[in-house]
Amino acid sequence: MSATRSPLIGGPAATVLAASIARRYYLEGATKSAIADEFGLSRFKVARLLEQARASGLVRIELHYDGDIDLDLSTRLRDRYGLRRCLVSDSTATDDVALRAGLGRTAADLLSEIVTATDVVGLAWSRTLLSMRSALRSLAPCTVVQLTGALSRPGVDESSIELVRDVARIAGGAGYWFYAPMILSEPSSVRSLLAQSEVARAFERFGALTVAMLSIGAWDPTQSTVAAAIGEAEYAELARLGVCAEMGGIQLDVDGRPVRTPLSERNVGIDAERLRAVPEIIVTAYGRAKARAVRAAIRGGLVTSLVTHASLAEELLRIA
Amino acid sequence: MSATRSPLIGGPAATVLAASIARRYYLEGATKSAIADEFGLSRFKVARLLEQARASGLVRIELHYDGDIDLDLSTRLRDRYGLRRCLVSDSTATDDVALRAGLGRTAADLLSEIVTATDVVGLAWSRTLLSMRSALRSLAPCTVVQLTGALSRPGVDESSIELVRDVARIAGGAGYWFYAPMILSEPSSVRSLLAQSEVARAFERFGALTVAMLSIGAWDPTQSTVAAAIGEAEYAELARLGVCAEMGGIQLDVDGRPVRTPLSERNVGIDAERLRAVPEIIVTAYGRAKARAVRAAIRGGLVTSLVTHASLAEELLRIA
DNA sequence: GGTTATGCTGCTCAAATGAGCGGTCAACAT
DNA sequence: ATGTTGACCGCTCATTTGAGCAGCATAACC
Repeated sequence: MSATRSPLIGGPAATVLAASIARRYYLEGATKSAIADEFGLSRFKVARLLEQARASGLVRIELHYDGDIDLDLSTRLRDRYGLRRCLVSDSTATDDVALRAGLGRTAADLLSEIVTATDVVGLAWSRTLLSMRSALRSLAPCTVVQLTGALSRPGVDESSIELVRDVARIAGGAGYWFYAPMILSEPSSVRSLLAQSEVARAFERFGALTVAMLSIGAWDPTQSTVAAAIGEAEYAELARLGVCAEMGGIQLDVDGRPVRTPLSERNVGIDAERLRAVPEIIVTAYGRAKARAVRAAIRGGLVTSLVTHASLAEELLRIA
Repeated sequence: MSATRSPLIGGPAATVLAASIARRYYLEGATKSAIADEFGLSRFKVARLLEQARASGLVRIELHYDGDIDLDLSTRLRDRYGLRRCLVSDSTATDDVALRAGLGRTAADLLSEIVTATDVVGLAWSRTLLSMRSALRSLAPCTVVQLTGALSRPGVDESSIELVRDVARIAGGAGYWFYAPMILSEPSSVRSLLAQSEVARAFERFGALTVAMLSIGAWDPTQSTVAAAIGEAEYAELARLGVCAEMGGIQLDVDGRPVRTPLSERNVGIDAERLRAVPEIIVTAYGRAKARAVRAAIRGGLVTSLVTHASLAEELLRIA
């Protein structure tokens, strides 16, 4: 009963006829009416033969793409989470450096693609964005703004602090950057830092941002760069308060709501409210373990476009 | 400058968008308008993206067929020679028995496909048609008529004479057959044979034929079954008169015109005029060497459908 | 032998589609 | 500044296409 895949439709002559018509229609772009005239058939007959040709598998339409993006995962993830855009690298690398390099390249391509000269682009500090900078070849002459202080650790290249300056140079537009750590020891230090002209000039631009680019971290002491900066005790305390994810110095609970903590007072960077107001928020994340953190950020409305890799994407679909 | 095969159209985001749209359109059958609404685009934009997707190779449409018919050769040969139908078996067999078996199967499928109960089917004598009979599984209850006498040789199965009777049995329709050789030694013998009721009853049907099935032979003493029947001397004499092909006892020159010869008077079978009047003339031929003979028969209007194999088809295209 | 299914064919009409046109915007050269 | 150019976008209108329907033939079944 079920004709699963029987290429021979009715007989050899019918098959040859169907193939000829399919060639004229699909490959040579002839209209059905023209084909009907050529073969002495009604255009309805032609339409039916074409339907049969597709149903029988004689005409095969497939999406073929051999870049480094998994189109299927990208689409499914985008639709499942209601994102505007989603780019899933099909990298199977397991080491963080290679993953960051892949995501950085994809993020760079995305930025080049969507940014115009009228955009104001904000960049948080993250090692993935440092990879992005390395892969960035050209960018419309937009304005580039630093969103957060830096989280340097011993062993990280000193020049990494130059992220915003370098991107602004590549773009050929104005850049607003400053030299400051992301986390200070005292709230008062933050206040005095914000009084500095360099920092203040950057912060003043936050309201004008049209694109923001950040990375997501899980609130997991073995994974986080932040944990190293604040110490395990405070880190664990925040986890008890429900912190699940971290993004540009903002702590989020499992539903993406920003968690106000003592740490918030010592953080140098954009706040959740002003970030959420940015029309296009591009977020990178890698590592299957960050799935819940990413889901939290999306729930909180802090992600419009996601750049990630296959295994994390699959985990996100699993827990969606 | 020349983007030969760059799947990445404008950037990763554009590629994902194009892929999503292509999937909705080509794979899920959504209309362009519906897609435009879903993605917040105009339907023109959708149309352009789909065009780009096809041009860039992201959407690939191919005709895939894994039967034993070469669809491409079939179509090209049909179009080049203006045939109604053409079936080219992709058999690469070199021995005649295997070639005949393949063509016989294809011819049987074709006959089953196109014959209805109202048809009157004429069958000439040929070893390919004997293979056809062996492969024939079912046939509408048509009338079957013998078109020619038989050309038996020592070593050929005696039961081969039963061709028309067997096909009529498979069809479950009326059959008009007779036992007679194709070539007699004297014209007078032909006249007395035609007076026989069995033979006369078959010949009376020739005007009602709707389908005729024959095979083509080259006029080449090393190839022809006829040569064995009439002797090399007369055979060579006819070659000097311009005979190039043979088909159901009819000799044709290089342009397919019937050549009247002394042999014509001694031949038992349908004549060229009445054969040409048959609306559907299915012809089988195998062996690259018969290309010119086949071309002659087509030129003479004595072929509406051709059943052959790849190497002969290629040769026919070469000399077309 | 009549009568009901069944399938195939081509028609109508509304929806979908493609070609071409003018409008808008940005970049660039006067 | 200002005109020019080119690219992009969405509209209109003629054409193409698809869904459903009636006619007709054949097949199947009392």
